[in-house]
Amino acid sequence: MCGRFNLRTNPATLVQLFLPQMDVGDVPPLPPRYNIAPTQQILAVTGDDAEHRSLRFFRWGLVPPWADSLSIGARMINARSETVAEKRSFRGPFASRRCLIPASGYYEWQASDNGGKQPIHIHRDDDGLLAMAGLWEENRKASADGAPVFSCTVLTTSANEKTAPVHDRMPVFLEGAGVDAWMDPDASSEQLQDLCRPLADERLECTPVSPKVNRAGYDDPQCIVPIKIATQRNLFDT
DNA sequence: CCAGACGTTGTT
DNA sequence: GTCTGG
DNA sequence: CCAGACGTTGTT
DNA sequence: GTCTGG
Repeated sequence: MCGRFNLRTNPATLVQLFLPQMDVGDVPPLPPRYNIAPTQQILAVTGDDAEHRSLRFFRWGLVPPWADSLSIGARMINARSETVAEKRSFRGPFASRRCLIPASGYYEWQASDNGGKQPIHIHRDDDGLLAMAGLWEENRKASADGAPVFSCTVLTTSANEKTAPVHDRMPVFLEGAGVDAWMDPDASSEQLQDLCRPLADERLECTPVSPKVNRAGYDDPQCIVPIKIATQRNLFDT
């Protein structure tokens, strides 16, 4: 799944990959984020085609139009791609409110024998920018001040060979022609479903990182620094 | 008809 | 809002 | 996803 | 244990 991620890029890269018609100067500065958590405002790319894209903030955790509390969104941070066309809260957004959520990497917590959890940073082998498949929604009942709330969710699919040892689910990542295909308003449900496959095995690397990343408020470069793991074996060997 | 859910993950 | 369960 | 709270009354 | 907040 995807319950925490990072975004370490600059406006030029973002524009080059996902917003070709946008002037780099019109993109706000992008301070690097190392620990992005649910309920926070996250950047997403919307717009039907490459000529009409925009970059907007959404609350992470989809809040359906009927919800009268933002807390509903905390349990809607992901949507299973296999069932997204049928689920009541997701099928509307799936049909007409798809988006791209840029990410440089995401985190999984690998369960260990002793009951502990080791955080793993999963990122491209070249550390390049990724695009997660997302859906967005608008709600006019949930905010305290009555202002409309725009929120989003990240689609998931089965893990690939690289990530399966860590966790059995992963975000849907779009690449190449899949990016425009995902954003095409005329795409059929079947075509969209076809895009929701695990990323090619060779693209991703899994790197153990410090449990400092556990704390959502710890937004620091330390979150992605690789660490050595003291395994059962090397504890006895040394 | 009305009431109640509407979601995913991991764990038991 | 819309669907499922009773 | 993980961390941290989880409650009310009366008094200051 | 379960929910809320980040």
